Amino acid sequence: MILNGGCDVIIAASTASGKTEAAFFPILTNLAYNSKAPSLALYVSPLKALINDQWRRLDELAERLEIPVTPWHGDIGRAKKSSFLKDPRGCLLITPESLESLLLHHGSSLAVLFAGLRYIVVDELHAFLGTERGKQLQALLHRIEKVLGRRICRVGLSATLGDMEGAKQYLRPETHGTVELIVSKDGAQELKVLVKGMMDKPVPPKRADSEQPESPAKVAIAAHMFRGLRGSSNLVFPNSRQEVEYYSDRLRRLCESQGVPNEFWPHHGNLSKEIREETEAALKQTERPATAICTSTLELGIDIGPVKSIVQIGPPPSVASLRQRLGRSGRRKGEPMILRAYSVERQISPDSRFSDLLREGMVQMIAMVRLLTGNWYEPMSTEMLHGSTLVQQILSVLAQHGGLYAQQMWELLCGAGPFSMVSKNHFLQLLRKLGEEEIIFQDATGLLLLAPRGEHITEDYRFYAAFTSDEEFRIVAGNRTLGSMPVSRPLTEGSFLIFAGRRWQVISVSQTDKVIDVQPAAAGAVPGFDGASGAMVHDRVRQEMCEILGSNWPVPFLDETGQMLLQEARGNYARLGLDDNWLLQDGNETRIILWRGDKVNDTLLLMLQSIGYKGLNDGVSVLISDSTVEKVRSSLAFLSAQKPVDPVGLASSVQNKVREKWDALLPNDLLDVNFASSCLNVAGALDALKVHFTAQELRRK
DNA sequence: GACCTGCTGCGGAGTG
Repeated sequence: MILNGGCDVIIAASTASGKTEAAFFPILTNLAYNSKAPSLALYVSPLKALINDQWRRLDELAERLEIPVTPWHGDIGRAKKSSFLKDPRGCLLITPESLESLLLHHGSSLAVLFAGLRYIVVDELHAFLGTERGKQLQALLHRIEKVLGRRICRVGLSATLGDMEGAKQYLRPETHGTVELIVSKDGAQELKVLVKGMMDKPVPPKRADSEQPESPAKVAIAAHMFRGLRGSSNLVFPNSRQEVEYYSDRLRRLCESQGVPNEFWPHHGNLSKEIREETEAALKQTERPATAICTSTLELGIDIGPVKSIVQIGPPPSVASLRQRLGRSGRRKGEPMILRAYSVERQISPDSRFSDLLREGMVQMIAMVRLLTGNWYEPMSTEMLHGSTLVQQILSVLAQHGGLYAQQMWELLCGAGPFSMVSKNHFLQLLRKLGEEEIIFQDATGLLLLAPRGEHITEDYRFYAAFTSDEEFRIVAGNRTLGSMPVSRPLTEGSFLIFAGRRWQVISVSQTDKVIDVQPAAAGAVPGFDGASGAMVHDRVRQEMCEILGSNWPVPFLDETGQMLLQEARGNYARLGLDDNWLLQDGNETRIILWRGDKVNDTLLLMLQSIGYKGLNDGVSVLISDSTVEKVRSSLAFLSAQKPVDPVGLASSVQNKVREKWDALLPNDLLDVNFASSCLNVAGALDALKVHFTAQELRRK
């Protein structure tokens, strides 16, 4: 299939199971047999580290066939890049951002440069689905084919995730039905799960000073991990960089106080490359056991060798990500995958929160484990418009071609291209807006060109990435860079912090160089990092949670405390009558409990806000202030009886819709369509209301 | 109330 290069293929298999070899044996064979004409294969990866890993492996394979392999990303020197440009053949391993710059700077010679192109391999395909960066890559592949005037065989490599239809749709949008799927039959691997419930104090009263007393549950979790994980290699996922720092520091100090060598290493996106590589090396070597406390940085396919177990503290962001994390354990033949999970729950008190009464975190964890064992994963939305990336691609094709007519550009990017959701009218509005902003202009013949401001934007190296990043301070100890902190989180001279799992005091802060100098210290405080808005829970997860609470199913993978907590949550569910009631009076507020995901909850809240209510999405429930159940019920009945709300109209009532890099350049109408396409689910909200109203009527009869 | 990713061309100094 791959050998003759005739069609598009997705190869789905677990990490390090030889996906790369499965794709590259036939590709290298094809390139070797066609050695007379210069032939080329492109490999695109989301990570520089992965390109370096693959280069080491492929170069060895290809050397005997005399096929050159060229790595190309920001850390690669000029010599390798210019020798590829002189003789463009073999395998080019590249990131989407470097590919963007290649198209932008070598646009006029691209047809010559890629004349021999036969294959495009996209690694870690699932990492691109539903993101701005993924839309950018899709546009780049489309632009390459347009320049060459022929289809190139696309090969997607992915972990065995559930949503293969979404992956096919992404890889070849026009004819996704013809994409071949090769799923490895590893056989069902044994999975061992234990979820431990951990009791914490009740909700702490709000205090003027921000110093919170240490959580007894976290102290207990650290002590339990110290006993259980030492002597083997494991990955611990506590869901935030702040928690990574807390547990790394605590576990390292436990090792020191017991007089044993440290086995616990931190890993997250704000740590320097040097520190991260130290942790990766500790995991890779087999002499001494090592456990990494990490964020999703260790979720993708960087080679770290097999680990014994995965530890999850609190529910994971999604079922798909839990599956990806588990794929790191039990990689040796005959060994099971092991998940140890902790769920921190507060003691119930008179002012306990609704989510504590239902043990939301623990029940969500149980729901996600059940969905995982049922082989369900969140599907990836391919309906998002990604208007920000459309702006980037307009500027990039203008820089690549020098100038284009509006009609040509429409056909290239929208029409049957990657932004087919954008109407001609909206596209013209966008071009006008970019004209008003003096980013582009039209000459006398109607040709569109970059204006000085547009040239300035496309000449800056930050243009190549589809996503933004904050300005940051570098944190330096002596002559060693430990990592970085966002500028919006300033640290003052003399303050203490925990960073890279150790304790430091700030010696000096340089505003001009954006450097913070630190020295070792005995005290320390866990720093806050800037976070975006929280994880979006999917409809299916909330529905599973409702079923768990409303039933008496045994949950065998819970420990004793967990069983007690579950019983308590089921008791509260029954006491509140939640199998019948979906509206609850809570003081002078009303709770709406639809058992749907966050997108539906957010949409419902916006619908109520549009008719004058105030409230917030509280997770399991939507909380409406200054209202009664009767009032909210009749308003919801009104909303669902009406002609269905127009999602774009609903979006127009939202204040802050600028979320991605170039959103601020979208004209209002297009910004509304863009927001509705990625943040709203009106049909889902109306469906949820219908289900609850109908059930209620049936019960009355 | 989360996480992550990536980045050019050119001039000039230094070296063989």
